[in-house]
Amino acid sequence: MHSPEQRTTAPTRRQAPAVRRRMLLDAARTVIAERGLHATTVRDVAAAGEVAVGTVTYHFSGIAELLAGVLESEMAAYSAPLMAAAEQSGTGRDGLLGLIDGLLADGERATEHWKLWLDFWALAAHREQYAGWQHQVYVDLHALVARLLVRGCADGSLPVHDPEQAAVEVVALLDGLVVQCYLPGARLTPARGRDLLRRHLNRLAN
Amino acid sequence: MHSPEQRTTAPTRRQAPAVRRRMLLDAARTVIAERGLHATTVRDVAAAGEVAVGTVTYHFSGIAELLAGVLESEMAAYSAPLMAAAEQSGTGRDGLLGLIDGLLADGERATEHWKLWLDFWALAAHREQYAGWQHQVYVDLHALVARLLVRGCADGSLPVHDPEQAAVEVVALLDGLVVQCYLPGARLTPARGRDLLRRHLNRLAN
Amino acid sequence: MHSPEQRTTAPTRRQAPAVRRRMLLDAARTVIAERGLHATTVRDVAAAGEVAVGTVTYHFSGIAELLAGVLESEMAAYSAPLMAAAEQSGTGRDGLLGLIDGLLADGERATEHWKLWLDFWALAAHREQYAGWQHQVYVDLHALVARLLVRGCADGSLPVHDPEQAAVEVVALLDGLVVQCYLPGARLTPARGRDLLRRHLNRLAN
Amino acid sequence: MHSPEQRTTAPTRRQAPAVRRRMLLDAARTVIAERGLHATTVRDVAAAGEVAVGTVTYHFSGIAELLAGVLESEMAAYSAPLMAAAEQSGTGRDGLLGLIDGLLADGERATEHWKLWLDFWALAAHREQYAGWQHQVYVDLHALVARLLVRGCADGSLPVHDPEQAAVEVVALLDGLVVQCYLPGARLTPARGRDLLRRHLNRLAN
DNA sequence: GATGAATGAGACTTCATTCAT
DNA sequence: AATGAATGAAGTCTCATTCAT
Repeated sequence: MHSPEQRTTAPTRRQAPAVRRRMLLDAARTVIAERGLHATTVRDVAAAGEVAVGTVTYHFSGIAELLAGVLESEMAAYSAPLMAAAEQSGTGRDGLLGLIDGLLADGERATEHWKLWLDFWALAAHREQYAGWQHQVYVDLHALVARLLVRGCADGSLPVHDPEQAAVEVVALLDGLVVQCYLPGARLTPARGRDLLRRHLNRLAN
Repeated sequence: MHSPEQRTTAPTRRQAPAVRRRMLLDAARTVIAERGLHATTVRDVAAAGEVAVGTVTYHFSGIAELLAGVLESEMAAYSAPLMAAAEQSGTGRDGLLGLIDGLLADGERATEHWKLWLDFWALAAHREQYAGWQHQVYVDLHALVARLLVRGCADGSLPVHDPEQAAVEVVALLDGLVVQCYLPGARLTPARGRDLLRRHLNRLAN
Repeated sequence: MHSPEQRTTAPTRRQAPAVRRRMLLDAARTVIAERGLHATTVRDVAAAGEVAVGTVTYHFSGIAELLAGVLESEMAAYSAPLMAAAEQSGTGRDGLLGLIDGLLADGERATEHWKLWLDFWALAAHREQYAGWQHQVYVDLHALVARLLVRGCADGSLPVHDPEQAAVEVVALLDGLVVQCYLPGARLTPARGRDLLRRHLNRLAN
Repeated sequence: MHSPEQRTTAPTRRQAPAVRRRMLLDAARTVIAERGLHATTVRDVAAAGEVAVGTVTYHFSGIAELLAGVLESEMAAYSAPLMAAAEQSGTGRDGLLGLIDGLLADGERATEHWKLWLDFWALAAHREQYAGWQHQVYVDLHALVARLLVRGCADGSLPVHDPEQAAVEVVALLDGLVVQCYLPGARLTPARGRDLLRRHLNRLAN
């Protein structure tokens, strides 16, 4: 016997909009990480968040806003703290190593993050609106790495020859290692990835 | 027991199935590169191929087979020749340089290839069936690069310390540079990417 | 990632799922009786039920569930009460006569029922899943008739020689008369059918 | 790898239209008996007949003519000879017994026949065009049985009271037994069915 | 006579969105 | 704030039919 709605319970406890939004973003994040951006439906999110569909569309203007919100909050929650910490590190080398350790972390959290990011990459490749935003993220990361390298030169912790070019390489290697560490059929552990990146840094700082 | 029907437009010139399949795969490739894998519909492909919707489903069992066919044929058309050429090169160094030049080529063709590949990445991250296939492609590429490095050691053209580890790095750098060279908001020209990779090779072969 | 959309007509009055399901099952029953099981489409049912197509698929997982639901509810509404009444009748003879009168009733209702049943027969002849169910209905009917005959022997109202065999005959005659009473080009009125069956019973109880 | 057509062989041996039609009707009969009237497609028939789809529509104006042709030829091949033989039998009783034995025969052939017939019943219940034809078949059968009974009265082999009414009963019982002998979940062997019908005849001729 | 690629109407199904409750 | 029944556009797929070869 088919039943239109799974939930037959009374309305969920009333929440302040900000709270409910946060809850739904988290629910959506889980669904996206599992099923992918394109396979995520409003109903999936509602089910994961244990609310009715109407509640999702009440708090978000549409699915686009919801998905974008997930991406935005993911960046804020994952990358931003790491970047802030790197910025405030003692030496350029410490900052860079911390950044690497944070980005290539162990655990499910990191895997989900990078799957999300991958979906976003693919989306940005075809949608103007996301491309600009993604570009900005890259520019920021690159600038940070370059800054850390310059600092590493200055404080002697990472005496590289050409910080600007080294930054390009570091970021590229980082992206490439993400693919090999977190995507299905991964051939590298994050630990191995961090190690490789550290060696690369040492090689740069001959 | 279906209702009859009448033709309203003249059918397109008849083609052998193999030919029509090829034409439709090309049409689909164009659509995917432009709109993305998930935004590609049977109708889009039919329009791009200048045939009726029914013609697409006549030649392909469904949209899944069509999309998989595009991926498959893209690999065969883009990567396979490059890999074969690398395999038959004079020295390990030549093979690797040729591979790099081919993969990080200039032109729209390369951009479309990598956009396709990126969509495929994202798909594989969530779909078991594609993940295995993608894994194989990676294993093959890695094995080839490793083989070329070993050969480069043997013939003295690329005397690296640890070919296996170097292969991991080269592939990672390659992937990371692809992101920066071909994806929207590209910050690197392919020429710059090739140059960086060549320098990296030289650095490995100290 | 789907495109938005706008409503063009006002939605039908909201109904509880159980109510709407019932309404749609009734609508579907009408359509099937008229056009046949195989010629019944979701659109037809939606139109008959005065709702949008989406409403049908909202309440039923698909057309298969809808059609099966019609059959199920038809059995529950038509046969079940008759069989229950027969079971509780005073004598075996009364029970059997009541069953006959109910099954070979006058009126459009009975005609629709048997047309539905005929479609179901034909379906069951080719589909495993329905065959088992139909078999059960037959086993139940046969068991009931046999029980009534045994009771008729015991209470003297229907002294038949071999109740088990007589049951087979009664059920067969019933089916055969249904064909002649209700199917197109009917050569018998239900009244005539009932009469024939009653005579047969009398002959059995010589 | 999907292939539009299974057959890749050279064209089938050229056949005279009448021959090819016959071959295709037989092929269609097999398919219908297996899958059912509504689930039978032109492609199925073409495959079963080992010809291309175009060949089917070349010899038949459409699927409707094909299906009708199967029904028609089935009647001619199955019922007609039995009815003719009954007509020419020595006594009324012999004719009727022969008819019963022929219609409730053992073997796959009879099962297929009655499944076909059942599909036809169901179709006729909803389509005017088939209803008339089916009616005729019934009228013919009834007339034959009545004639045999009258003959049986005259020659003393089957002294029934009311031949006309007895004919109705015999035909009804025949139909009802078909259901129980040949349809899925059959509860009776054809032998048992014949036996029951013979007993009924004896009972009529008290 | 035989073929089979091409066609497009129409069926089923999914799903973002609306809005009365 | 929360609900969920209702909607219909749009997608995939099936299949009888046509007709150039």
